[in-house]
Amino acid sequence: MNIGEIAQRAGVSRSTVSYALSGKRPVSAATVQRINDVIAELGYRPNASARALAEGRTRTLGLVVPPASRRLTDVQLGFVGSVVDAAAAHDLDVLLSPSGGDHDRSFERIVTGRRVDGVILMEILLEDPRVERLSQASLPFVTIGHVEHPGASWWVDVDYGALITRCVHHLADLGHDEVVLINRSAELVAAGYGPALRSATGFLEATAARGLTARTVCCADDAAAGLACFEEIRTQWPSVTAAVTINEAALPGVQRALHRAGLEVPRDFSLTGVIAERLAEDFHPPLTAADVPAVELGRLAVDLLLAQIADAGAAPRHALLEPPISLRSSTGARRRRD
Amino acid sequence: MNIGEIAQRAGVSRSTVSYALSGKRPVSAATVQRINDVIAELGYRPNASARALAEGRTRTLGLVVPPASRRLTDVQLGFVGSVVDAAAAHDLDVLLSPSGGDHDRSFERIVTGRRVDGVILMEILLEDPRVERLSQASLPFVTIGHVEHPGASWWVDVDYGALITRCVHHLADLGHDEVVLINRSAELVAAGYGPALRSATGFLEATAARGLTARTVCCADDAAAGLACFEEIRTQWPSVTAAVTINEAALPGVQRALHRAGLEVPRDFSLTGVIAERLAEDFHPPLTAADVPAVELGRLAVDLLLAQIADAGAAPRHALLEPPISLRSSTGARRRRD
DNA sequence: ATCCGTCATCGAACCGGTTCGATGGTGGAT
DNA sequence: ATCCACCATCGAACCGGTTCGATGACGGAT
Repeated sequence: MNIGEIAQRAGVSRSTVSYALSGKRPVSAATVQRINDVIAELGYRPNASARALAEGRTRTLGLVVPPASRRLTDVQLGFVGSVVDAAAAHDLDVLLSPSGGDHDRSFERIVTGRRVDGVILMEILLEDPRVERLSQASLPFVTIGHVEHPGASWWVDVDYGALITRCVHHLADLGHDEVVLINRSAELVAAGYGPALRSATGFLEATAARGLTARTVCCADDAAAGLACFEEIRTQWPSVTAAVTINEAALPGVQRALHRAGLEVPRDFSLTGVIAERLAEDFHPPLTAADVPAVELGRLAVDLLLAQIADAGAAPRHALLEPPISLRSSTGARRRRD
Repeated sequence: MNIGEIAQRAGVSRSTVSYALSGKRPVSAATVQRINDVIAELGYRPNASARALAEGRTRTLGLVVPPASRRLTDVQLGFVGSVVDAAAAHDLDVLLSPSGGDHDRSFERIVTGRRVDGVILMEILLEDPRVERLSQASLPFVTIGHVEHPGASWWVDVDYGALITRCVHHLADLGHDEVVLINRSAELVAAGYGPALRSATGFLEATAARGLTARTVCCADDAAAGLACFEEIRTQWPSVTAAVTINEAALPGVQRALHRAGLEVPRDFSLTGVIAERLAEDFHPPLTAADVPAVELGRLAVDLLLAQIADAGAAPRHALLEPPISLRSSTGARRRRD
């Protein structure tokens, strides 16, 4: 069931079938009709590998994701979903590549095998060897997140520093004067994970600017760690009255710790941060937070990647999103202690 | 940088390079050495499309996932991750295809374009046109979940009916005599989603067998619905003392409703079901539940798919897993009402 | 009647690998 | 010295598309 068979049954040459399908040269209406009839009858679809070989492009995008062992956060899941949807809207397929851990063969296959027309990279570190690798392979790519010195690379990101700053100002306006940042895990910070580091920097600068006492902790990405972490905070710094967090996975544990300590949100304690919208709304009470626009970011990444593929020589572009804080009900004025 | 250039620089023919790389015919050690040197120097990697065209296989598996608009549950996320990891372990890539909604072009591309060597299908309905479509395309495939009459198809699944039955017996043993099943959404049930229907059937049979009063409700997949749903249960059937659920997304809402009603788990109310392990452990208190072995299921699906690809004529195989209930602390003896 | 332009179609080359049958060189057995 | 087997390598065909230059038929202008 290849193009030759279609050509034979329609009584034309292979090239005519090709032109009839692509429309790149005129073909008489009668011939097109005949070819389409044969194709419909035989259920023919061109072989994607052969087409990719001949055209020099695969109509496929690569998406490099963290390995499954480190499980995806809600925000990351949002990226994946929106990238896949945005690609599908352009009739492109998405090839998944887990990178990190012991899966570097997969990344290498993607990069050097000409399997994809471009790559979207997520979970970027400040110094990320994969960015370097893709640059030298001269394969178009866009990162969700950005390295410290992006140079000529294309990226989209959320401005974690600005968002955390905004959260801090919000708390300062409410009268809080000792606040804590519950960051992602110490391993991620040590590895140079951008959002964690930029959040920390933004937090320290903003608290200093407003004259607040700043506390920061790292917390592993699970509920048990969140609980332990919050109890540690209560022990070490009992006068902290508000927390800012970017750690979604720890939230259920934090919530349990608040409950166990008899603290009611927002009456006794305020909680905010940068969180996937769904989680913010599932929280009790719903979290006042900067919602990460994961869907928009994924779509943007695909758009930029396609622009880059279409014009390899174009000047690098990027987008730094800074969504507003959604006021819900997890923050309130600081209660004076008696 | 194609195989011809390597051959030229190494002073051998293209076929010799190919044999040196694949090892399918002996090549002298000296020649292999020379070829490898050139390859290392130029950083050559064979073109995946050309290889796929020549070999007739793509070294890629297709994974058909629900569209992003319907967001993935934790269990589904576990499937995706484990399929990708298992495939990577075999040096295979995974092509993602969102199906359902308006993305059927993507599914058709996967099926007819010879882009993949086989397909893994998740979120199967009892009557699923995609299974039919794949069968007639004679493309190897394995489903996670199974249609009502699997015929000659290969599948892996969790025995929801048996697991729910086990949960009911567990509650009956603890003395509960009026229990409710909190199912997935009414839309999914209406669409013929297997786990929802098999759970309902198992629940009704098991409660009948033990002489319990059975109540069932459908609940949309989010926390707000869970809350509303549980309050409805309390209103309609105030004497219900235990719930069984397969609806992960509704759990936070159920938890909030329990709290709001002043019910303590497990003292005043018992809760169990079939839930992703991580969620069961994040719950407060940790849920006694049958943990869906998502990772094992994903790995098994890949193994079966590879077996099918290797031997197209083999008899269909399947696996129906029935993991044990993990006793945690969300179920307890029914308290007699006074 | 001749020439030219246009339109539809064809044949061949090419993309970059794999694989099969053929070939030349080497060494051991007779 | 001759024959044979074997080992290493080569050349050509093939996978299934796309694309370019060439060709033939046809109609209008001269």
